[in-house]
Amino acid sequence: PPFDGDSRFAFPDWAYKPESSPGSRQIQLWHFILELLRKEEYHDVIAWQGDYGEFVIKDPDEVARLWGARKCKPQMNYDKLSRALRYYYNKRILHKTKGKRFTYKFNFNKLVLVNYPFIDMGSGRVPQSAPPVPTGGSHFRFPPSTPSDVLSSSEELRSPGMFSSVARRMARGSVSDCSDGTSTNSELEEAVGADERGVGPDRAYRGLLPPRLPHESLFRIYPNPGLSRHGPRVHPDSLSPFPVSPLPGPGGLLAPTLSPALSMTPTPHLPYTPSPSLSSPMLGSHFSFNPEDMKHYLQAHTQSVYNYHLSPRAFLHYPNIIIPQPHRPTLEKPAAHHLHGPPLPLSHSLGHQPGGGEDGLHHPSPFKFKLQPPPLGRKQRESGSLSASASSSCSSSSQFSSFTGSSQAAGPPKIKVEPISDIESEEEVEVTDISEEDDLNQNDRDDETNGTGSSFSAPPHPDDDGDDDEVFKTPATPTISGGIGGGLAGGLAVLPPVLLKSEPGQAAPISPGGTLCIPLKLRFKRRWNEDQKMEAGGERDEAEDKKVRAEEEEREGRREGTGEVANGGGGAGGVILGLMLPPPPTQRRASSELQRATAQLSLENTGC
DNA sequence: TCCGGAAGGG
DNA sequence: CCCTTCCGGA
Repeated sequence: PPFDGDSRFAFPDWAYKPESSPGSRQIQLWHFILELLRKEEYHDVIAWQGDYGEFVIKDPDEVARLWGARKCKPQMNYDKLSRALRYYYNKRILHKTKGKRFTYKFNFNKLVLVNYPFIDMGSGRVPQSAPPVPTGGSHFRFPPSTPSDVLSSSEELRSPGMFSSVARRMARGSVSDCSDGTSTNSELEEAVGADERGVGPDRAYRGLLPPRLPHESLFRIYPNPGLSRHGPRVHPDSLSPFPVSPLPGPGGLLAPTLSPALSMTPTPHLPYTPSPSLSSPMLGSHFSFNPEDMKHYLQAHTQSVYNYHLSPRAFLHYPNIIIPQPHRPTLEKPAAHHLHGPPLPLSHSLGHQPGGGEDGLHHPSPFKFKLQPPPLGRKQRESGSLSASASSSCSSSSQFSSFTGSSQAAGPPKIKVEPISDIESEEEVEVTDISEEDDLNQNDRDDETNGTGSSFSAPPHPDDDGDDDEVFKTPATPTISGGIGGGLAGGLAVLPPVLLKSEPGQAAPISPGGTLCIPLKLRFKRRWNEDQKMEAGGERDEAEDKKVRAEEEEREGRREGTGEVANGGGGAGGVILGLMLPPPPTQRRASSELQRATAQLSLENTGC
């Protein structure tokens, strides 16, 4: 068993694929890192270590060299590379593991959970794809008769909505500079993971699926949760950045057992950070999810709907799934009223950890807050260093970028921040952000509760591994729906945020499913945030908060007057959204093209 | 070592 | 946007 490299640190394919990033064709560092991490040959250079998602750069110089080679930047060094890594802090893609040299940690919890709440690394024979958020029209089938395989094209993986900025970024990988979309071999899609396990037998399955239910091919539901994981044994040494998912509480109809993975400790000697919604990391880079996870997710989603008046349309049809009533009974109208099944105590969605799941780690939460001095004037450095960057013509073209990058024009920006999110912002969203720290139960700021104009975020889950909270995004594309299955051409047809928000105190629009969308979103959000603050001990990182707020403001300001609509954030935003929705048949070609164009992601620097 | 501002490039 | 380059500071 072994330590067979490749499968050990398998990541979901979407993590490597850049399809959703038409705008940025350049390979991104985190992406590159991920790749190095997955390659056995680089284990002496960089490797997973410690907590999930935590990795150590064993040979900084080498990593830098590789990165430099990849980017055709011969002058690259660890100092520079690390600077780039530090930029990820704000983006929440990474954070530093303090005290450990050259050690960083991916925010996979968030990244994964946000997008694919029930992803499971559990068995190698599962689809790597992420479960998309079931949409109104499609029914969820439990279980599928056949294990479906991966859908490599993330367009198909993208779940409508449920994107946080980070997630978006995360998903927005990039392609190799030097080798890009010229490839026509669609098989290359798996190129990245080519070195790995079987993409399996069931690949063909995809083709059998009715076009209208692309999701199904994405899902692999455990026919028999609990057994499935016993097959492929995992080597103790296995590491995966993905946390396990302890689904608390007695399950619903379909969640009879806890995932065996829960008891697994990939790295016995190392700290283990379990997280809900994710199951056993292991072998494979395949994803799957089981009913428990589904339930978990649905609960969360429900909660979201409940708290933020999201469109519950996604809940319309989930046979056999019991969606627990969300907490906060104070709310008059349960958004989930239309759901089957009796309400279950949502022990984990909100409030505290049930203590049940073995992830009942309750870190004492030694919050550390860094207070930053108010941004004063900026120092002006006038040394005109003319560094001739090593020329390179590696990069490819980006035919998509339609950005009108006019971020900060006139007016002295008060605080300059690496924006965490892009496009749109929620009105005065009270951000609750706590700087990330390992072993903390932190509440992330609700990173962009706005997504592509149609997403909302839900409260974080305290039952998380304490490293991150999840932010579930749900599609709020109410009006379009109806039979929009493939209606949204590539998802480009998006409703402007406006349509998604109802006036306070006003009855919300009725979604196709006949569900009400309650307004007051913000109010509850604030409420939530407050709760979070309380939980966090009332403390929070002011500086961070400020920054975040500044960002929000900035975005706000930017948006104002631009008449920006959903797609206004730039081509990327729109496209991403498009990818998030199951592509209608007619969009397939484009998708696959994009897919092809972005499939290959090699470490090799083919053209410098 | 690590951090993050500033400026610039593509 | 996503770094790359530089750099002062902790």
